[in-house]
Amino acid sequence: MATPSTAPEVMFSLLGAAHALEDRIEQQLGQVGLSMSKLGVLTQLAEAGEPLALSELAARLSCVRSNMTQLVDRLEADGLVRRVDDPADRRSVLAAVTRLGEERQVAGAQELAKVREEFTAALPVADRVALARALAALGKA
Amino acid sequence: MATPSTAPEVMFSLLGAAHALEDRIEQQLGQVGLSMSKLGVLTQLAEAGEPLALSELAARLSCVRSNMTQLVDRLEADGLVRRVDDPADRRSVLAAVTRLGEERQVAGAQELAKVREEFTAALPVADRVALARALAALGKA
DNA sequence: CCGTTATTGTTCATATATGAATAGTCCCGC
DNA sequence: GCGGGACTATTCATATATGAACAATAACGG
Repeated sequence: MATPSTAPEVMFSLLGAAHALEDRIEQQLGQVGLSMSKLGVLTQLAEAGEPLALSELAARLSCVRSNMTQLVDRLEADGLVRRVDDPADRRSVLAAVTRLGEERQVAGAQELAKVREEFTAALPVADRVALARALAALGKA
Repeated sequence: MATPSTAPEVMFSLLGAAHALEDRIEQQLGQVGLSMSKLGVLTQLAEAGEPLALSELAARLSCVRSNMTQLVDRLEADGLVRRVDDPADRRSVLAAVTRLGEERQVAGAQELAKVREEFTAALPVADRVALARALAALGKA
């Protein structure tokens, strides 16, 4: 007989593995007072090298705008970001990373790199390649 | 030269694929008025064949008890579950699935099966096996 | 027995996310 | 130029999740 159908198990394994990985990342980022969401915003701002509109941030991070409003509220309360008027469009509000925010972004990226290294270490090269291919196949669906 | 380091991309691909899959499942379950969380509770109760304590449900679904309190609040509001006193332990509160809850659980499981079929269809057998092995390697970490 | 310890569910504060509704602003076609 | 449609951020209601604090109850050791 052929191998038994492992489809449902694999699907749930995928969800479980992702969940565990997310928990691990959140735990590591928690050590520098960040979350994945917050680091995402800071990293976008750092990469852009200039303030970005909340709409733009929401688009880049694939979330709705009302979520970005709240996320920036919290980042502003943390002193990592500042809201700035957009001189070119009075509807728009820009988020500008602060000095502290830049430092925190670097720290967060380092913590994330640690998890990346763990991930790499836990996954033999052959499996990593196979995983990449399988996820690519899924992504095209 | 060797293959470039695909580690970070793979890690984020994993998170992205899981996120997309979750969205797909939520969307499908939404058609019968359920969410993954709600279906999880109903399925545990259906499989147990008897009322379960909220603590027990939280343990089986790997979440904290305060989350289960709220989840059962919503399920009760939906008429899918009833809170019952535990005759053997006055601290404990049992969740009992209702007739409607049983029907909904069956409907939800069917919707989930559809997604499972999509998942299987999108993933060639070789990739599925490779994915299972890679996730197993990760799980042992 | 009785006091300490553990367990149980709930409440509260918080974080993250969505989607609907709203007010302000921009821009295009006429 | 202007009126209607498109876009901006915000607010609100809601869902999901965590963790701390709490009151009630159980269980156990001496």
